[in-house]
Amino acid sequence: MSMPKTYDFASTEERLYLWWEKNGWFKPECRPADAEPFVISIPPPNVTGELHMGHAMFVALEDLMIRHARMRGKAALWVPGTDHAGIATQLQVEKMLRASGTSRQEIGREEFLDATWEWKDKYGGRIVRQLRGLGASCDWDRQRFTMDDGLSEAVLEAFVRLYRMGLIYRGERLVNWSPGLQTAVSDLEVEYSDEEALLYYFTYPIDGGGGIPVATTRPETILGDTAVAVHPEDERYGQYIGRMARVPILNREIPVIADAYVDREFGTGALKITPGHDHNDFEIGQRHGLPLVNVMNKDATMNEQAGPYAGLTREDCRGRLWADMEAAGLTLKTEPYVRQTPRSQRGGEIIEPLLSKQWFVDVEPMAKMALEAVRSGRIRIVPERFGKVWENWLTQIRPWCISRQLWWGHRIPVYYVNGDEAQLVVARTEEEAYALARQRYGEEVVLEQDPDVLDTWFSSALWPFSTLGWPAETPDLRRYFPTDVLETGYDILFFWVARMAMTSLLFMNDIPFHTIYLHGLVRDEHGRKMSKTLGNVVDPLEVVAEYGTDALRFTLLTGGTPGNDLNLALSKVESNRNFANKIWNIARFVSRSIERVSPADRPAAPDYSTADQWILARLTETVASVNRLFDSYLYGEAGRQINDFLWGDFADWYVETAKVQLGEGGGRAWTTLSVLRYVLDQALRLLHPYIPYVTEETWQQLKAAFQEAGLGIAPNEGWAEALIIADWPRTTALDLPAAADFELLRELVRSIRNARAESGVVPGRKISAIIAGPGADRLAPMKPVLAFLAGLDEERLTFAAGAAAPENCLTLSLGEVTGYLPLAGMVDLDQERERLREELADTSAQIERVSGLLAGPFAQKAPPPVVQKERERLVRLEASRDELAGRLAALEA
RNA sequence: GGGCGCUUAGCUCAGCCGGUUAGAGCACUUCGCUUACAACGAAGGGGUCGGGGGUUCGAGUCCCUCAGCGCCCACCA
Repeated sequence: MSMPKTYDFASTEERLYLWWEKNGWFKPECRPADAEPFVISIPPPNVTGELHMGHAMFVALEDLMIRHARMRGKAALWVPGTDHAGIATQLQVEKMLRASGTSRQEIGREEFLDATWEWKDKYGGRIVRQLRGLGASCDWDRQRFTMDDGLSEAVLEAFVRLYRMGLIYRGERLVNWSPGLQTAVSDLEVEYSDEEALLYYFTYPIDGGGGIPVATTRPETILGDTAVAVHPEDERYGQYIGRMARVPILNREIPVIADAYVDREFGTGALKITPGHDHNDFEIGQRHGLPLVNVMNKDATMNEQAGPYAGLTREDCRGRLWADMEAAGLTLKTEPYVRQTPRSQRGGEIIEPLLSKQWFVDVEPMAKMALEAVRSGRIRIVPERFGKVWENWLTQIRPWCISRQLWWGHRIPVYYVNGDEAQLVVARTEEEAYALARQRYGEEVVLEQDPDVLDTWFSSALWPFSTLGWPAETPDLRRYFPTDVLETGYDILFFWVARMAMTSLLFMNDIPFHTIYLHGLVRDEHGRKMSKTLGNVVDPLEVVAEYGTDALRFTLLTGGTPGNDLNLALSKVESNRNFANKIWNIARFVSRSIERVSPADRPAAPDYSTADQWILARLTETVASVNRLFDSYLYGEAGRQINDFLWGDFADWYVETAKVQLGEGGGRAWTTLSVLRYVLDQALRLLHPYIPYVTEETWQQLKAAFQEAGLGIAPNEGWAEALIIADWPRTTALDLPAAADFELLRELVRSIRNARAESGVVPGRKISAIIAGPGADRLAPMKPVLAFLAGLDEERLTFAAGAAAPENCLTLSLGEVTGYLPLAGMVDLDQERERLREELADTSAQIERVSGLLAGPFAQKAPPPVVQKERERLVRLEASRDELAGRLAALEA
């Protein structure tokens, strides 16, 4: 059994993944039937999407949670799946059709859907393979797709129920229309960007003389104006209220109305009202009973209502109309203006508020429940501050437009009777629809299903329960619902998370998860959003290929804090790749050390050295701290602490010390090896949820090596079959009285190393030392360790509490102990005096500070342990000062 | 117009319940291939924790305020 010098993730990852999966460890059934479940529903990626850092982030976090729960003995279930992503997928397929010289309109609905399913089958597996590559321990047998049979049934069920509850209705409303996609989109799918534009000023002529100046950013909407509004108390225009104005060019007659919505301070203080093309104007129009005039077609060209401008694009119309108005002497001026331009989240084209007939969900009753769930603490949001965002959005929520004029998606289960849209039935299936229709409208009915499909988010809103079988009462639904944690990026809190909470509370009468954990966006090294145009996109697959999955995962998990964006630096990924290698090499050392111990060395009772006690105590502290941090979802900090422990304490100090202890042979060596094994084993367990591959591989190597050796060194529980299902560490109460002495040793070693370096002692040269002071006796048992770590000559290393300083030595004063280093011929006495003076000054300053502290109110008001710590510090400082002063006096004499 | 976040070493970030002259990685300087690891080790330099005020025995950590940067929500033409 030999481990190569460098950890080779490339030959490890896939092998382990397949092995874990083959053994059923990704399934909750690998735990006893009475085990407590722990469930996460995956945020389903777009079925034909490509892996990006956001995916890597959620996989890292959710897999961490799942693996942790699994190791704690829970029936951990991570339900995987993909989303049909209506608009995104349809766009991709349409693009493909265009490339092959056809279009969806040309091939028709049925053939288009066939093509899309084909596309899905062809590319749908890719994202899943990529998720697997990141180590996601999902139960792939339970994988779902938003358009598979079961989930489609759930969608129908949900729609029908909502409709029958009166929460779904159809209405002609001003919706956000995407002219290129030719579909409505929801409010959430519109993004506003500040863009340079012009504000056009012109005069509305009033019948009977005079005029009202108004301003607009979109002159083409003038053609749809149905009123001019002024503030009721505006003296400038009061005379015109109730009179008639004339729409430029069209000469249509419209009223001048008064509405307090108008801001007298802004622009001209008067407002043109276009209820058919502006959301605010729509509301004003409703208040005043104004007619709606729609001047545009679905493709955002002007329609017959635009008179002479019919057929023009909205942009062309704007130019032509303005030119005509200028010619007619109606214009006043234009000025530069920054406009909040509504753009489609998908295509980026300008969204047109357009009058159209759509289906809506009245989400208010559900929103109330979702609000209450968070307010009452039934659902907890991490980080907490997002609770406020939740509150704001849900309290001012508006109806959700759920119909999309697309083909790829769940078709709306509404059937119109005999071509009359006023007569309709809503049913789960066509048969059911016919039955209903016949009942209501007679035997001779012909039904036609609504051509529209549902918003993609409608199906994902049901995800936590639809994936478990709902509406069927399946065993999975009973056992695994509600799920536990919903982990995702804060950017889809409204799109997805809030809607899941709403539908679950309505249909399941329960919360869908008790905790919402939100992570931030992954940005580039300098905090810029990753974008193709900027060319700063970091591809997770490339990172994984170069540094390994573990390195990327650990970077994402420890590089930031919950809910905050993370700037990804490759230099960090590289150091974390090195961390994996460090782990590997520690294990390599421990494995190799086995041959230095024989079963006969086993002591009757364990006798832990100071170093053993120290590392065991540090392990206990680390485990306790990690568990506490995990309880608060502070995975980043926990990961950093494990890293510090393993590298900074275990590798840098204990492993080095172990080299000496192993050399002593006998029971000492045996115990040392058992401590090495135990601590490494526990650390690997703590790290497994973060970096599953290197930990499992290392653990298996260790296990094999120890089993082969038959040393009788093993944890009480024995070895589990695999780390992935091994027990999560628990804190143990051990009596470790000497643990603190090792800290003293570390201090002394560091101090000696420093002195050596500053005096230019060549590394290989062993020097002599005298260790004095009250702590000397406690360090004496560690003589060989001290000698090894500090490069001392063991023959010329002595411990004596009252030892006097020899001639020509350096003095290292630590308070409890003092080290004298007689560096024959190398001590520059002037330099040493200077150094001692500096240290003395520094020490005295500290004494002044601490004694001042202890003399003040601090001693009474601070908690006793804190005061005690300062008292002890003062004692050490004073001892140090006396020592330094003494030495200085001696040298100055 | 509301709300939120960030501002700590040259860079990227930690610092969780306030505890006493601030930590990591990278970069930098010096030294070392010592039989786990040069994807490493040892030593070192580097920060008035954005500004101001307050609470407290004690503040990077809590409160107020100002500034800069970023994000979200919102109906100012």
